[in-house]
Amino acid sequence: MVSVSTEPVSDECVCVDSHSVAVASPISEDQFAAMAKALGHPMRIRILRLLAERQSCITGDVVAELPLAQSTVSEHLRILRDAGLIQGEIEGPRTSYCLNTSGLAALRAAMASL
Amino acid sequence: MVSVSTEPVSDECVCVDSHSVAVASPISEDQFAAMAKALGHPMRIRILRLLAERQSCITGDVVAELPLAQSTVSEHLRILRDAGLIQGEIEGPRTSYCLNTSGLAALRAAMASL
DNA sequence: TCATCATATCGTATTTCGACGATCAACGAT
DNA sequence: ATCGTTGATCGTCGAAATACGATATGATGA
Repeated sequence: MVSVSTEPVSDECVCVDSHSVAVASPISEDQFAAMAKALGHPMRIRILRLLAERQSCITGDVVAELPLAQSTVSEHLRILRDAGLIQGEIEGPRTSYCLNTSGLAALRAAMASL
Repeated sequence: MVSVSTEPVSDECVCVDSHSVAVASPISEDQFAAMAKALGHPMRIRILRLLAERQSCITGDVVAELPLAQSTVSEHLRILRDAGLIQGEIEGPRTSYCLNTSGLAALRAAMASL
């Protein structure tokens, strides 16, 4: 259980970068490793950069940009989503993906603690 | 080609954290992925934290801290070194490892660009 | 309703990872 | 010169990752 105190948050890491201002909740070593692992593939880096350039993409947009089969791209998107690096939202017959800014902030905060 | 102007660097990412101030040289997507992949294992995270706490460790110190065989730890250290996240220096019969601050800075810079 | 489009999932083959014990190489001390 | 210590490398095994085509799902439109 995580208790939520009524005091103002004073000891938490506040990350201020060019993209967002976020309070990153600390993550465990295993979560940190899982996120880094998800990041550890060139095609998944490209997917993240693509989502950073455009605000959001549907699966087909990502497939069109990468030299991979549709099923492979779908799997990479699942891995990124499971790791908390992106978010997927079903929009009718499509799925729209965008960066998960809080997940990315948590990862950056963990990186900074090394 | 990246032209190096004579103006003061104004568009480069300068990372200021509690550990260091560094201008990170940009890395390729493949290098980024390789570094993240190396980071993507809980035991390797623990090794990095260990090296962050102490200034440096010899292989045996790391072996003593982890529930792994000596050969396995040596392999993890090799992976981290190949990825540019740590540095190893041979000191007589031992090898002393420490964090590679420029590699870590480059990784943080790449993370920030997402 | 039926066909179509967009995605996710399944089954599978290949490759890579992670772990171990055993061995090899290098250095220091006796 | 030989021995013990330290750590890297080799060989091997099972597990996991990566890729693909084929198929299932589910919403939209004719």
